[in-house]
Amino acid sequence: MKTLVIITGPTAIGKTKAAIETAKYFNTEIVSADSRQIYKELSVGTAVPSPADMESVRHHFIHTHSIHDSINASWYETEAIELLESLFLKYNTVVLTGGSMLYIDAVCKGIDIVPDIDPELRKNLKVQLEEKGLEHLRLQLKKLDQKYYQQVDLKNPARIVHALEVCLMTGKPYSSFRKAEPKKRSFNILKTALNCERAKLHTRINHRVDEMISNGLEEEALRMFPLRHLNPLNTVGYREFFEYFDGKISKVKAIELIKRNTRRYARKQLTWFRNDSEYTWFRPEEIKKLIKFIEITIQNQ
RNA sequence: GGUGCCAUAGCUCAGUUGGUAGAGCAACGGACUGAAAAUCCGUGUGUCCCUGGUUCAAUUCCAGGUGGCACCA
Repeated sequence: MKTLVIITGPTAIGKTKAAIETAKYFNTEIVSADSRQIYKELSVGTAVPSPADMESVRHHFIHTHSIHDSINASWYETEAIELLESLFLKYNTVVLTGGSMLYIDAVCKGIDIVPDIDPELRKNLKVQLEEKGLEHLRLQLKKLDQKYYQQVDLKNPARIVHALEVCLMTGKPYSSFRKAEPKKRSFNILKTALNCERAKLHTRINHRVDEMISNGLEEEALRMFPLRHLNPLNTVGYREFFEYFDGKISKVKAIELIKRNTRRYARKQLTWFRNDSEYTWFRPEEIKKLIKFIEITIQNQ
């Protein structure tokens, strides 16, 4: 039986190392579920696996696309499933690692299909949001999709805008596309995650950010500065430097904010993963125990 | 050694004419279906330094202690 082993956890916990050792043990390859490491233009700020790491085990979806490509969770689902189908022709076990919660869910459960959104429409709604306010969009949504209107977070512009996009694009309510039925996969899924005490995690995060700074994050961010409007650059580590380049904050402040925002990101990840009872948790130094657990679980399937 | 000032949340500080307290930052919890490292919602977490005194009641007033800072020797 084919098994997809998921190794996730908060940022900076040590997923890369655990995934590489696991993949080596099972003599297989790694599929990345990281919404930022996929971009070839980003390296320092996303802490991509090192060249040595990349050489020791074959990785997928690392530096394979450009920040100019339009990539999202649904696209990732399609691509990842296609890749996994082909990998499972060669391997019984494949490792999926990364911290992008929605991307992992896209592979495990799938995302309901909605039509592609015309970029002009998206832009238009963005302008409406800025000029006429959220309430204006909310009223439109109320008319077009009563059902979703009642369940959506009415204070969240991203949700309102997306629902409206779909309604206007298709002429059908957004809720009619939301099946929320997990898709069947042709492989088993084994979910594992790493975590440690919060104070330790914060120390790891702070160290990692300091490392990024000495590895040239500022220079990388400066190269990206002209492209700041692209969604992939709305990312911790870059946007704080953009503020610094704008003269809005000091460099010291920018670095402080990168640390804080990374901590908050880690917390958000933990909230998401904790909520999924299918995860079995390990400490970052328990890689051997993790591998043993995977081996035994696969045997018993 | 002497004198003065200070001691309240993780940090910086406010406050209580005596009725056990609140801001900013940090932190913490939650939502999440095509932007997800995105977007949004929520929450004070406290031996008010210690001991004794006055008082119905002390974080607040008084005394002593401890620690910190400043100045004088």
